[in-house]
Amino acid sequence: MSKKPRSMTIGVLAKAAGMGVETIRYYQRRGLVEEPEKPYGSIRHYDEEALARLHFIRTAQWLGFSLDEVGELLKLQDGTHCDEARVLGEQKLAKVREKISSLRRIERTLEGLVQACCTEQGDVKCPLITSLYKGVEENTS
Amino acid sequence: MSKKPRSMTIGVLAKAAGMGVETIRYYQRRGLVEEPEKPYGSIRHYDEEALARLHFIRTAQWLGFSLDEVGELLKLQDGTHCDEARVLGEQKLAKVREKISSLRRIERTLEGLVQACCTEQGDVKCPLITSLYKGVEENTS
DNA sequence: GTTACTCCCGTAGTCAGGTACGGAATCAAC
DNA sequence: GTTGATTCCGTACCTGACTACGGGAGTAAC
Repeated sequence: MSKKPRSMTIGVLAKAAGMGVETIRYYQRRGLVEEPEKPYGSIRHYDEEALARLHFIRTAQWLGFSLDEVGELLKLQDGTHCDEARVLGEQKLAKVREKISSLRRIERTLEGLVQACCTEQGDVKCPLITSLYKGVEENTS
Repeated sequence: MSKKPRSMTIGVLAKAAGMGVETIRYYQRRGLVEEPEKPYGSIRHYDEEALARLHFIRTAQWLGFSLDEVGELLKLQDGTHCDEARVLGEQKLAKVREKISSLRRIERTLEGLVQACCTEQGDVKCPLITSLYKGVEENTS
């Protein structure tokens, strides 16, 4: 076990995880990370395990999981529910792909509008603005 | 002028624009659409112009503009500031492209994790979960 | 002429994911 | 042994885009 459980205060932990102290407390309130026991008349101490958990949360968030979903993932922590984890991953992947194709549609539209603005032929009206007024494609959001 | 300024109540306008009455009032409070004069002891009436404005807002929003930005665009309404409109469009386009490439990175990562879960070889641990713990790529968000 | 729906208007609440504040306790340095 | 930074804890505030509520006034249908 190369795990050195050197104990950190919450401030040190926060710095190590690259987030604010308040954020960690917020995660504690949400039940995402546990609050260690507080020694009588002293201060709480955190170990590498806590840090790993914060990394977990940040990574999962980066992948698009909400904090509620991160909570679901954390329930599968022991690693024996691979199927369930895979399903959650697949669902998120599907959402990400939806989002991408929606954004691509937006990209094409915006591209067209900007183009029209560039090739303006001494028109009275700005094509971008008038297109917004006339409506432009508003399909599956 | 094929514009029939048939007057609508706010409820009819809302239905025509596919949004709630409260949303329109909210836009009024934000200064995005103007509130017509109220005839003494009567009710406000809205015309096609108001409807066009709501379409404008919805379309711009769909393209990724925030309501504040929609406000900026609306200032360019007379269509004589094509350059400024184009710049706003280009900036938004850049943001959309950033977002797309960020999501593509996420897509690839998630794909890999789900794959790993599928080809699990009787492992003890779920690769998706353990990858989240170990951190996975967390680069340019 | 009464019932039932809208309108009007101001204020307040919602969601997510934090961030800030304030006052008491504790810790680290000199 | 005092100063100055942290921790602790609860509660309140923030952004963005709405959404809901309440009570009085106006309107429409029968």
